[in-house]
Formats: sequence, structure tokens, C-alpha cells
Amino acid sequence: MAHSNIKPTEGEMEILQVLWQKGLATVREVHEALNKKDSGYTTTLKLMQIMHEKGLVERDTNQKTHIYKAIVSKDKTEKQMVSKMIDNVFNGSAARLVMQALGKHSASSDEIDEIKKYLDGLK
Amino acid sequence: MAHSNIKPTEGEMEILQVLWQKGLATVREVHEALNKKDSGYTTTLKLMQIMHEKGLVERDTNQKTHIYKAIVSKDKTEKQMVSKMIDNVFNGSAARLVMQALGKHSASSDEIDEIKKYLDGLK
DNA sequence: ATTTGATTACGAAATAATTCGTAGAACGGT
DNA sequence: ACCGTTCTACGAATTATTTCGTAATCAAAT
Repeated sequence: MAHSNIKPTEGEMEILQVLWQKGLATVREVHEALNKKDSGYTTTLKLMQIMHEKGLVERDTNQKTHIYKAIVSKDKTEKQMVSKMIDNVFNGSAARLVMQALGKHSASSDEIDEIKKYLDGLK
Repeated sequence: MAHSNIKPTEGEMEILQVLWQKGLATVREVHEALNKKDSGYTTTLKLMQIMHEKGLVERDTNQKTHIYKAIVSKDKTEKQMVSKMIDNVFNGSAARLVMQALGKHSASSDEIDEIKKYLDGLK
């Protein structure tokens, strides 16, 4: 395994979102999709170039305007981020994360039933 | 509302974990709880001093050895982090986060039923 | 051909986060 | 009173991340 465990930064995640959604995209398209009034075009470009160096994306440079594509899988990346948060924030308990995500407060021992009850309450 | 919306950094989160668990703790205790072989005591100290400046923790300085305590609530902070991840990584869908956290793969339209089924499958 | 506009490349500044070194104060034991 | 240990304070180095400015290139239109 080479370098699959790179954690994308927050800025990189935003770009990956767009690439996952669009499949293929130019820098311009990505930059406009995330319409940041606070940062310029070359910032997005630079980030995407760095992502290329890191192996997060690939690009077709046959035309003047390069076409980018995410290499890392959306599913794997999401799993990795969730797993990191479970470790960092929830002391390893996925159930506690779920409870928070669903808006429930504390975590009891029988967490699963608690979540089920909550889900039933929705319907 | 003053400064409640400060997002703790990753290092700060680790320290908060310890403080939430212990209630009160010295720098030494925190530093040993997170037994990092890669960083020294004064690093932990410095981080906790910064957290104090930011208003994340308070401390009793009556004794030579200061005693720290988290100010920010565990629940609120967790909610804030989860909510940020839902926005950044899951395009606003809490259900998709739950699915990932529970190890399920993709997200269909009727996500809730999907999660319920999964939870039922556990028992 | 020349200009105009969009693009890439890339160095470097700006900002954020972590880490450490060192100085000085406080404490305990001798 | 002195020594060794532990602690805080704090500046500064290091590393990571984001941002921008500028030059060079290319393409299209005049």
C-alpha cells in the first residue's frame, strides 16, 4: 500500500466533493461550484495542483485546459474521515457518533435500542 | 454570545477528551493520559495555555501546579464537530453520516428505513 | 500579426498549528 | 540554606495549509 492514507485537508475535501459530484471538471468549474468570494481562482488551482502531487486526483493534460478527476474513492474517504472522528471525538464509539448525528443526547449502554427507538419515532 | 463557536483543533480535542473524562486535571496528568511518545511535556502545557486564552478551559492557579477544567461542554462540542462534518463531508445529510458510521455503503432515497433495517439486523 | 483573455506553473507571503528550548519560580528533602 | 526536581511562562522554530502575485503559454478574435 503506497499512500492511500492521506487525510485530505478541509479545502481539499471541498474540492473532492465537487469532483465526486461532477465526475470530471476543470479548475474553473470547480472554482465556480464552490463559489468562495473570499479566495481567488489561482488558490483553487494551486490546491488542485497540490492534490495532484499528493495523488488525490488525476488530470488529463492533453488540452490546454486540464481536466481533473478524483482518484480517491468517495466511500473510502468518507469512511476514513468518519473513522478518524470516531477515534478523535467519540473515543472509538461509532454508536455515540450516530447518537450525536441523530440529535440524541447521551449514550447509554444499550445504544442500539436507543437509536432504533429514535428511528421508529421518526417513521 | 461571546466566543462559543471556536472550533478546537485536533490537538485541543485530545486534551478536551481527557478533561471531560477526568473532570479536573493537571497538565502532567493530561500529558500522561495521552501518552504521546512524539511530543514533550511543554507542548501539552503550551497547548493548554492557548486553550485557556481561547476560553476552552479554565484553571485554578492557587497552587503552584495549576488545575485545569474544560469550560466548553462535551455535548455541545461534539454536536458542533459532527455538524461541521455533516456539512463538509456529507453535503448536509446526517443520514449519510450515520450510514457511514454504521458501515453501510451507499445512500438510497429512503435512508431511514435502510438504517432501521440495518439496526434490526443487529439485534 | 497583434491583442485580448483564459490558462498553467510556481515562488513566496500569510496564516494556523504544533513543537521545543530555556529561564525563572516554587517545592521538598536533606 | 542548598540542591535537585517540577512546574509555569513565553519566545521562537518548525510544519502544515491557504492565499496570492506574476510570468509564461496558448487560443481565439480582430
